[in-house]
Amino acid sequence: WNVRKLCFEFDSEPYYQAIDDKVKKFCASTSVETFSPVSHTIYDPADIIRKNGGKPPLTYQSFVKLAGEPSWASSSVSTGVTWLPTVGNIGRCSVIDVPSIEELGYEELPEDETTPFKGGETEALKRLRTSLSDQEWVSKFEKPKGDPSAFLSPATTVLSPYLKFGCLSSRYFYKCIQGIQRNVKRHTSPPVSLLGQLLWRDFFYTVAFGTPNFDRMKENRICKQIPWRNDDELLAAWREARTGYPWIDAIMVQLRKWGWMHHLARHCVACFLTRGDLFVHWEKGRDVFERLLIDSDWSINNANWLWLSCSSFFYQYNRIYSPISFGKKYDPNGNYIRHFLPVLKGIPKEYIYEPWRAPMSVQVKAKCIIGKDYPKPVIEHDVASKECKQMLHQAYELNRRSNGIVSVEELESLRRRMEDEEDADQQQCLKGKRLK
DNA sequence: TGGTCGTTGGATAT
DNA sequence: ATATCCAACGACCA
Repeated sequence: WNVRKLCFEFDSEPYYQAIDDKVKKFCASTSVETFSPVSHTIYDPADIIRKNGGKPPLTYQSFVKLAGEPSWASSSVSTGVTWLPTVGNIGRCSVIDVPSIEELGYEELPEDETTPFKGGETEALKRLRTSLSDQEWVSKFEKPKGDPSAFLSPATTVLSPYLKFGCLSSRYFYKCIQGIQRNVKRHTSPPVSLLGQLLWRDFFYTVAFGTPNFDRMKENRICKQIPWRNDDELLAAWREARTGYPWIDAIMVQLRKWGWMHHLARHCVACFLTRGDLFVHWEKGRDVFERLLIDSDWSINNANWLWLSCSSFFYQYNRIYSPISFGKKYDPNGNYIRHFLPVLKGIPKEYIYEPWRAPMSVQVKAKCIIGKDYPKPVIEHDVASKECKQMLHQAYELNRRSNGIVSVEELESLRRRMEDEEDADQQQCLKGKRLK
């Protein structure tokens, strides 16, 4: 084909950086010109890092300050949609359609409920129009006020999968929001506004790009070293939606069936798996999300797991989401739980968030026996969360003492000490029961 | 070096 | 609905 120039979008993820590097080197050796501009994000991550003296900013506010208005935001760049030129002469090759699931080697699974979100650019633009048609909704948007239990009509735009796959340009999205904000008298501001959400995306892309080993705890300079518990049983219970906490399990079922949950719902299950209750390594939860989310994005997924596990960005480990009361605030009747966990449908609202407290007569009437039809809680939240706080306290102390550089030995020794304490507590508990 | 502040906790008091 | 406490962290900035 006599290729003389190769154009591809800049990708900040380490996996693609390595591939793109090889491609660029090969092209250089064969005198093929390469053009790889930044266009997936609003800003150039390298540019922000340069402005900050070589290190990525670690707080949202400092990022926003460094970032400023995007260079193209005030220009009259069209917000129209453009198309790629049609395919020219490609000789004997042909352009084929998107392969089907069967052609990719998978079977179509007989699911009772699948994701309501369809892929593609046409769908993305339709969704964007629908979300932005309500100017008042856009200008009053405050992310933390959204309802995580809303599923018939989600509290957010659900544009994340389209942004991730490039069905929707973040810059086009930015321009559209900017247009609305100029049209109205008052509007919310970052970090809570709709525009602020796009800046969060760029913030996390920047930190992820500028931090070696961003996707793991070891050798990650911004990640607290914490002796997470190795417990595959607890991990499996969480992953398979059988923790015994309906709010947590319903969210995990939504993840499995829809590949999408509200941001705050993700917070609840991530906190529960890591620093809040189970004390399982955030990398394990990250892997599950990466596999099951339709919007899983390397930079953003890892950043949020670092955040929720109090390993980086956020350190107030005393603030733990209650697997009982948090969901109840939004959905006292438990409609969300009843939808995703139909086995609990007959449980009255008084017990829907804590079915193990329901008297046997109530369980029988609801045709749902706890321990048989739906599991008993894998841990007791009040006890587990207190232990987690204590363990985080000790781990933080170790990180402070070692100036952030914790050796494998030190971490292992703390892990042993914690396990010993746990065993001692259990002995104490058994003794108490015997005395009774 | 010390003060400020951080998108989204929970329980309790008013 | 709003304030206060709980117990307390660290990045940033003056």
